[in-house]
Amino acid sequence: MGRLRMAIADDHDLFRQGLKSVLKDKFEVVFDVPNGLELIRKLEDYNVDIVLLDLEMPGMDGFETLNLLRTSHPDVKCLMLSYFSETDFIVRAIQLNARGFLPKNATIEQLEKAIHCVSDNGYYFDEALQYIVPIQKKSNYQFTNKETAIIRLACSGITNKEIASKLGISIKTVENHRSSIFEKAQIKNIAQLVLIAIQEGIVVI
Amino acid sequence: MGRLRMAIADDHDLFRQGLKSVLKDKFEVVFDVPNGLELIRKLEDYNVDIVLLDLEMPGMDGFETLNLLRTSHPDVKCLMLSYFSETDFIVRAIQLNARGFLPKNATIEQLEKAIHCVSDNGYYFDEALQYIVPIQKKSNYQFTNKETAIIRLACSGITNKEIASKLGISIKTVENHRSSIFEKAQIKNIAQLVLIAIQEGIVVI
DNA sequence: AACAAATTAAGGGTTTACCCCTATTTCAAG
DNA sequence: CTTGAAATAGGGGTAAACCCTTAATTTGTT
Repeated sequence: MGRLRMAIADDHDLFRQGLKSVLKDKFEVVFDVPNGLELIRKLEDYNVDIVLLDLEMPGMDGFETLNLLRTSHPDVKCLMLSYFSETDFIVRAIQLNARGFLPKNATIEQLEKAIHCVSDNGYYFDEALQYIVPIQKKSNYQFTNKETAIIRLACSGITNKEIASKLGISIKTVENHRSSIFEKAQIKNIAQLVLIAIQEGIVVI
Repeated sequence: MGRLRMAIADDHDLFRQGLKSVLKDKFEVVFDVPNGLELIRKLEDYNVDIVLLDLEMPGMDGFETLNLLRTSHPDVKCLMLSYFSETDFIVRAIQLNARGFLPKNATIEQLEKAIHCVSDNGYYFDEALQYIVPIQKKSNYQFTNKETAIIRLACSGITNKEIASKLGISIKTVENHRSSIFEKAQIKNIAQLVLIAIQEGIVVI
């Protein structure tokens, strides 16, 4: 198999160049860019396997970039780099489909390990965070597929009528599903549903 | 322009009195209180620009106080003081709309600098954290204080009737505010409002 | 003092959300 | 082959949300 094709997105020139020279022996660094916009633009022209993506960037930060990449290049695996290891950050990155998270004070060995983990279609997160990932998966509520679909649509702010037309079912059916949803989640209205859907990772913002 | 109007909330009498005497030459210390409850009560009667808020207080701590202030007095700028500089603390404080964070072993010069930074509608955080703050990007919408309060309550899932009763105003007034909110945000219903409120950092989950 | 913005409130209207209920079909698991 | 969950749909109702208009009062700023 050929060498892994990498891209680097980081606003700090020194760090980016250093990273590039460290990696160039073992991987093929296809390109490096100082921000998320450039990254997305270059991904149109170049094929890469893994992106090393800085979380803290001016303008469009790592989160925004991740979010856009989910739709524009869902096959590209993102390994996030950050000065901080705040749980919040990491959870958010996971929600946005990051494949790994590495603090910037990590060693070269850790970085290489992380890259290989991610490459094998897997994930790489800090040991201390291993237990977070399953938490994200198992929801506190067992919603059916239809219910989940309706939750997503309802949380986008469209009416039951529009949901019904979009799914090709009756308004009454939508209302029934929603009743089940509310009962399962023990809530009473859409505002609360949006909050829960976000917490459960059903809806990502 | 007149002198900055300050308030101090700290449970340690000595520290509070010392702070007051240090500040009284350059700022107008409107009042000082030993806890968060007293702070909120006094803010009903007095107008202040900046509150120096201790994080570690018995009963209602700085975080809780911050959270309540977001709804009751969102215009009051809070400069947090703490014995500890844990990143967790600072990030949480930022999420709760604190305008600055200062360890209690800071110098008078640093405090004055922090107060002036905060006063100029800005923020003051440790150098290491400067670049985190932009993540809390300033709101894309100019909501008034009342509007912000109503957004928070509406997003918690309570009805307009309940909001009205909680704020001691008419349902019609609440509806009017909501109309203005929807117009400003160019949205049509509560589901979208919850999403925007979270994105804008008005609501924290 | 004059003006703009914010806050307050109400009247009167339509639409949607939300909550009961019953009932059929489908489909997978025991 | 039966049992139960899921998905479908409707009837009928109340409460709430949402939208429009007008208007007085308060508040802050030139």
